[in-house]
Amino acid sequence: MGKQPYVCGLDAAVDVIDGKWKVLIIWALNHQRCRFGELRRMVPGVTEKVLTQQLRELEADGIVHRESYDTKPPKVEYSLTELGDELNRALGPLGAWGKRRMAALAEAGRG
Amino acid sequence: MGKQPYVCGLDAAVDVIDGKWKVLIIWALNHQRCRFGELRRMVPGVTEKVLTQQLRELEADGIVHRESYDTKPPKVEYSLTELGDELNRALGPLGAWGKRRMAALAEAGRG
DNA sequence: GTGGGTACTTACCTCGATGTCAGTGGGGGC
DNA sequence: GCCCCCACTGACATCGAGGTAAGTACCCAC
Repeated sequence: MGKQPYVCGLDAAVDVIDGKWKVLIIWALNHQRCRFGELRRMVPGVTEKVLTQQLRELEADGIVHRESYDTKPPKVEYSLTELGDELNRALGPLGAWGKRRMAALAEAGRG
Repeated sequence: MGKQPYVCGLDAAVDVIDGKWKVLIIWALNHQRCRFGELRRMVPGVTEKVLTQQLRELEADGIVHRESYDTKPPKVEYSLTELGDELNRALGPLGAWGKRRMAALAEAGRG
């Protein structure tokens, strides 16, 4: 866990979200449980190292659940925890706001 | 404005929020319009340089409004725009989630 | 036996956001 | 005269998140 103590709830929430790819990871896991490789393909641009790193942090914060099957070709599945699901729902309005902003920017771009 | 193109709305929203002090600035401006010095005192830890910087970025993104009065001791007032207010409302659920997390962490801390 | 896929780890490097500190040009208080 | 307050600006330093590239160990397909 990050800095602490937090000034307010927003501060505490942003701390969990903080990381270049975390919201995209959470977003990807919203729809389905994913294997490591799938996740990497769903979050274009992440490197394996950083993906692992951020997944570990999200796991430590109780947002994602990691389940590894001890099979011959290794298999690991990631999914959102209950807490992660709540976080995802809390991010909904923010995503909607951002969507409107994207639309506005596109509009302005076309002129 | 940041990177672009955005993968999703959440991505676009986080881009605006991105900056060590921005959510705290928005949070502070939620309740009242503020002068520069007031803002600095309300966001403990920011330096003048960075506060100025982040205010400029928020202004460029249409989140805050800057109004300077050409008086003998300079006076500048910052406030949220309509868009900024919408963003602030969109951040509400996230703040609430973070508040619950803070409570949970405090609980765990006490044992 | 060469190459690809699984899920990582490790050492090293880069670069930009942030911090530090000093300067600006007045005004007012003591 | 000296210092603080206002709202900044600019040069310089730091530091850590993230990127790069290679290695691991094992299996399967061709």
